[in-house]
Amino acid sequence: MQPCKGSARVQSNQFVIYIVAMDDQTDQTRKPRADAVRNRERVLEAAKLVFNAGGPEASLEAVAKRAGVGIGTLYRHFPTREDLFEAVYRREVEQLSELAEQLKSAKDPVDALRRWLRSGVEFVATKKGMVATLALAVQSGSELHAFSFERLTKAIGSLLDRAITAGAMRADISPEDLLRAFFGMCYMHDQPGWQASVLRMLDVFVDGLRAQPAAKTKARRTAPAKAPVKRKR
Amino acid sequence: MQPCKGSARVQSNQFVIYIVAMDDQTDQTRKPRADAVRNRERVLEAAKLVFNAGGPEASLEAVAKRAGVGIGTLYRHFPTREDLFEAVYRREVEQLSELAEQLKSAKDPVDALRRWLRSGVEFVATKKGMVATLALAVQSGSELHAFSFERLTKAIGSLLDRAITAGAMRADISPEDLLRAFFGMCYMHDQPGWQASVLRMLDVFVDGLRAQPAAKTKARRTAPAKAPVKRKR
DNA sequence: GAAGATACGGAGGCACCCTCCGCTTAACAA
DNA sequence: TTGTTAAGCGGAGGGTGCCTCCGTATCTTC
Repeated sequence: MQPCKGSARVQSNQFVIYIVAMDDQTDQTRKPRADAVRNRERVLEAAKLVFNAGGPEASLEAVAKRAGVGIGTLYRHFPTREDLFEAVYRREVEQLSELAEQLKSAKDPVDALRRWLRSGVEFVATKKGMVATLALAVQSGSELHAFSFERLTKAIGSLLDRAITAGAMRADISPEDLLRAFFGMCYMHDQPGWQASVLRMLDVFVDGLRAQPAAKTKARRTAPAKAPVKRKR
Repeated sequence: MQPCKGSARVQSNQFVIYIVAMDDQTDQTRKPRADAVRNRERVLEAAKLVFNAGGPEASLEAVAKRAGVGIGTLYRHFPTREDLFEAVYRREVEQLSELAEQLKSAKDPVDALRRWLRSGVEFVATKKGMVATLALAVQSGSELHAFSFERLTKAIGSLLDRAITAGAMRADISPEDLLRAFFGMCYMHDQPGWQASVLRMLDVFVDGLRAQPAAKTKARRTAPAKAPVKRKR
């Protein structure tokens, strides 16, 4: 919303403001314009429709048109495509986050993780634009798009930690790693059978995450480096 | 190159019989123009540079400019961006394919698969545009871009089959599944530590692929559904 | 009701995609 | 060599999308 772009917002405090400058006073008290609030909501609504249907590449001008606002208005409220994604899918990210919270009470911690991942697949299946949020959370690094990244990392991290402390899962995988792998698998949606394929692959993956029973730990985890990899090329 | 596109061309001639015969004859013998051959090569060379550096999104007009040809010439030789990718990375795909062949003589079939996947990561790391080839092979379905898809599927399939028949790997995963998962993981490159992350995840994944020792086989592998061979396509 | 802050919209500049077509040029035959 | 002609060339041009900028309209406040 950013009602007052300048002024590093000192927050509702009359005294300091008065002292510092007149300018701040108006910034503090003036409430956001009604049309601005309305338009922002319209754009969000339109973006949800357009992104869910058309995926992350959808035209922003189409969004603006659908919302019945000018392209300039869209850009004022959401300066980048990413901002818009984050706003549109914030709720979904929160839902995933809450789901992780709930799953922490499940008996089997490994299965809890698996179920969380499966839910993630469903989200992506329903909302084609969701994958862009994942992409941004994962690809843009933690600084930008902090919200989604943090929430998702935390969600996956809590499930991971629980499984690790229970001794059910190997300890050398970070939540970020897992998030990236998950996102990567979801990314190749769009072919016919993608959903089933991803679910199969996730099962394989979760199986791989289980703590090795030491019986068949053969050559793995002896050397974290990559000794036997390349060969000439 | 398509040297004789038409040939339904009735044109210039007096007898019907003449048409067919003459037509075929000239089509057969006329050799491709030297400038066409030269330009095609130039475009390929430029595309390799541009794609390796700029990734799959790079501008085709930049490629044309770098090659010193008009944009029309580029499009004539490679009607779609995908065609260009395939031509540029054909050799790389072949190399990966051959590597799979070599790895079939390794002792441990599971490890062979792992090594192949790791080599794939290296290819992607070196050539940023390579990921586009993977994307096309995986995403566009088997009909188009048949070359890369077939080669890669075959390569991964042969390694997979060997491991499965050796009883070292679960049998309910298809080469296509695996290829997609692999590509997906590679797709999220571009952050700092992506390569290490992907290698870790691939290890996890391959571990998950190992045949379950029946001790902890919980709900998995209820329906193998597909013979150990590749099936379909 | 007036003033001033705030938001609106869309024109316009840029980049890229891809097609189309008049001109050029290489291959071949005579 | 020269003429013929298909094949190839290049780039203008039309389309789409991104994003910015600024004159105008509207809202809030007094």
